[in-house]
Amino acid sequence: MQNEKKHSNLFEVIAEANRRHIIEMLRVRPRSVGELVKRSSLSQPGVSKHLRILRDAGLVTTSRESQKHIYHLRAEPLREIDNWLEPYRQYWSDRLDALEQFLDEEE
Amino acid sequence: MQNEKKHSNLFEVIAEANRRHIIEMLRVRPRSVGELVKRSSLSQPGVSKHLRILRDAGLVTTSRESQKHIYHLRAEPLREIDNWLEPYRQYWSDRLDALEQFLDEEE
DNA sequence: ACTTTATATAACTGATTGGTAATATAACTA
DNA sequence: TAGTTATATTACCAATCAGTTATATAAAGT
Repeated sequence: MQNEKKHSNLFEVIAEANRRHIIEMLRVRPRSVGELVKRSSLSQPGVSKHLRILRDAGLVTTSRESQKHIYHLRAEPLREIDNWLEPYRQYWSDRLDALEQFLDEEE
Repeated sequence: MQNEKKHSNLFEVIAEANRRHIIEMLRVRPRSVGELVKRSSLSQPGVSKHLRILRDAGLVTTSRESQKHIYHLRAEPLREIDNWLEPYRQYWSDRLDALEQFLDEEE
């Protein structure tokens, strides 16, 4: 397969708008591919392709229901993004007073 | 110029590893282009290209110091990413007890 | 067995990306 | 003003991406 080790980092995976949309749809509830296709502007193979990438990234898991493949969200890997944001949060958290911010900048 | 309205969304901007690296370097302190080049594996034009994208995204601002262009981090736009993550945080915040989680969801 | 339904993969394509070398611009310096 | 230093832009290129159509696979229904 030509698509073996692509999209190495999670940031790239969630950079694509249609993939974020899929993630959002799966946040509501698990859904079949058909459902996702109906609610997106993509063709069925287009959706399947994104699902493959999400699956490789560990962001979704699948189960079967007769012929249907049900995709479930697995949000845990998003923690990596959240962790990366950690040091920047102070810049927009207005709850932080000036002294705290000053001390953080001294690090 | 061929690069006018590219990288429309912030997720794409931070998807690139070298750009994240630049952001991290600027978190420590403002730096000149030369400094950033020294600390990266890219050529000077390579760094300048990424800086242009970061500037267009509002993630950096510039000041001058004679010939040097000093780049400053402006983290505020990252808030968009943080906001997007909001609904998913509950999935990995096992350290939070039920009450805290409830309160966070009420915000 | 044949057909339908549901999904995945393959093959292809045009656009975009990130990189570089070469060049332009701009500000100091002698 | 000629040379040096610092940065930005241009022109180009190979690789990757996201999308499509066509095809394969697989389960269910008739």
